[in-house]
Amino acid sequence: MSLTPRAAEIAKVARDLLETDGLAALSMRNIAGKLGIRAASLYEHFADKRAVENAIMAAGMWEQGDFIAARVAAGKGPKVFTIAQAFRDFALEHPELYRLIMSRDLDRDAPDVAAAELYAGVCIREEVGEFREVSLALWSYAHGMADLELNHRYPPGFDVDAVWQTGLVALHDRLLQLRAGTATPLPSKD
Amino acid sequence: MSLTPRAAEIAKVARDLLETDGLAALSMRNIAGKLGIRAASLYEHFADKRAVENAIMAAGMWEQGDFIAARVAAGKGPKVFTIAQAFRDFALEHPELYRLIMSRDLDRDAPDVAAAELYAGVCIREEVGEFREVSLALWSYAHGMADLELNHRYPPGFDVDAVWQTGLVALHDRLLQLRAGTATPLPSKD
DNA sequence: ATTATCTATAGATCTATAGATAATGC
DNA sequence: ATTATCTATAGATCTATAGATAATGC
Repeated sequence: MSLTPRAAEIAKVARDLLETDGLAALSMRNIAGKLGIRAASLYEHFADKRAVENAIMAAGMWEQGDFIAARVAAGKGPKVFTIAQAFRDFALEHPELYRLIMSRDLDRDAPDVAAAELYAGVCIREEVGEFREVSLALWSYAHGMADLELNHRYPPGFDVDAVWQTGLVALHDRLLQLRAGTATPLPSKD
Repeated sequence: MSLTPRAAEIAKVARDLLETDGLAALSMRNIAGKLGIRAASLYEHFADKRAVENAIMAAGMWEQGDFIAARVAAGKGPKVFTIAQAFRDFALEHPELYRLIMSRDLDRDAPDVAAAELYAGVCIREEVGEFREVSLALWSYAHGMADLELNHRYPPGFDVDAVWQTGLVALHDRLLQLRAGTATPLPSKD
């Protein structure tokens, strides 16, 4: 954070621009245009374009975390499913924002980005922290599904939800097995 | 394909440029520069930049399919693991190419792109065609892992392979259950 | 006649800096 | 004195087209 109010306002407008017109439209000129000022004026508030992107990313990750946490607080059913479903819904509701925060390297030298990553990670993975590999596998799976869906990579007319459920159940079963201590080892033959 | 030899040569140089210098460097000017000609000359061979990208994508998907098929032909152990491992290895060996072919919308109006997508899909998913949701869930999982890994999103120093194995085993177990007809239903409580 | 290239150029777009100016807040 | 803006501009970069020219293949 540590953004001035004006900088936060600029970041919000920039984020709207991203969501409306896509990443390619996210230029200093377009951001300034939406604010009714000149692009040069933005440099009073941000060192460079990457700083604006970092502000959007950090805010986006906090929002993602909050979104998931709210669903968990309200949710019924297995927490793992609630988190995964919320993660996917967030991606589908904010496709451009999701891509910005998930499909690039993070600038971890920016403290607000590093903090937001940490927060979102806790919201997404708190439940299965006991078996961290399962937690990260679930995260990976949810991201893969969301990303392929956003890029329209599933066969047209295909029941994507059936795939989604299949993977979730598989990973959830594994979690239950690990908790119960009855996990099967890696088989060596099919 | 239906590319002239010269067009294929250009596409190859463009693909090298992509892999070496990244997507941002993939401009008509840079492609021409590597060939020792002017950017304008490229338009004799390709209608526009998207056509060059399509050529790279189509060739990349064929190569991905061949890579996986070769591993399957040589492989021991469960075919599902062999395919998944080959998929991930291809991504890690060709990060920029992988992103180009996986992290964008496909131009399915281009016949060579549509054909390459079909071929790669068969190579990646032939084994579990009987349970297509499992097949697509595995693909989604492998893509999610590869994408997050390429974007350095896992905790530093973390054992990514342990995560990888966990998800694979979970999905493989599910496949075995479905084959045996002993699959557990979706649980309603954790 | 066709092919592959060239030069020249249109018509854009970008990020970022320098220095001026007006308004605000002590 | 500081803040937020402005104008003007540097210094790039891009895709794509028009029309000329040289070389190749019948």
